[in-house]
Amino acid sequence: MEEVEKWETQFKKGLIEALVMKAVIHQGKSYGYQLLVFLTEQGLEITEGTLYPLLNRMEKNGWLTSSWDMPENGGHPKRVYEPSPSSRENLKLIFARIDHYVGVYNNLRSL
Amino acid sequence: MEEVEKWETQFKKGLIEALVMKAVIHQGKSYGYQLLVFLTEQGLEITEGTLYPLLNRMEKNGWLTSSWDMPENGGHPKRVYEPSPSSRENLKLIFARIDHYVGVYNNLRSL
DNA sequence: TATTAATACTTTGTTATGCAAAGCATTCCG
DNA sequence: CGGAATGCTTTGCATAACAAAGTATTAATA
Repeated sequence: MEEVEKWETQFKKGLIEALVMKAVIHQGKSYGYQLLVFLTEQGLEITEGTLYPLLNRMEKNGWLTSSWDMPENGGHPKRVYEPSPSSRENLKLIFARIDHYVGVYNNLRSL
Repeated sequence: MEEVEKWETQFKKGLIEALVMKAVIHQGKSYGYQLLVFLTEQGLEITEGTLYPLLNRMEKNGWLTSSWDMPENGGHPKRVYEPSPSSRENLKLIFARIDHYVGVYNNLRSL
């Protein structure tokens, strides 16, 4: 099963994943806590227990790459994520699918 | 945990549930196969293995009531579903939450 | 200087979903 | 007759959201 198909199978439990991916692309290099704050500001309620395991999965699945950022002048080590080369193209496909579902939703809603 | 809250927890894997609920309300008395055809026409790809267990769960959780329709002049017995008294009000709340998520999505999408 | 809040990440266990796959039974149509 | 369409059920798999608890460090504040 191909990546995007696999994603779509899980979409109904995976809206969040697309939003996180977009946030990383938007913000460039990002780390977990920063994304947590950003996404919360955007109105998405998301907890640590959801986000951190999700970021790990997304790296495992090839959506993100990560490295450790060790600040020299003090500060907490941060795990920094970046979008993988293929992720931008994949996100476009995924957004098209979400748009499809939103379209179905709007049609049904207005019946 | 209250019904709508519980729903919202599961929303990201539960968009379909709201669409099915709306379909039943829209069509009045409905049975599984009919809903399957209707929702497919509306652009929602949904399979038997998803819909039938879902309808059972929705009845168990108080969203729907069901009865068996035994056609007199031949025909297959059909399990007929109807919206429960509280379901219309609940669906309004749920649609409000979906609209919220769609809003977050649209905001992020356009960044 | 204690103490608290904020920053930053991990792991475990619970509950639940979407769906492939297989099965069973009836009716309609060529 | 035989296959397609109608109509519902059940099992098993992969996976997600999140509560809860834990671990550390740094900044603020009393």
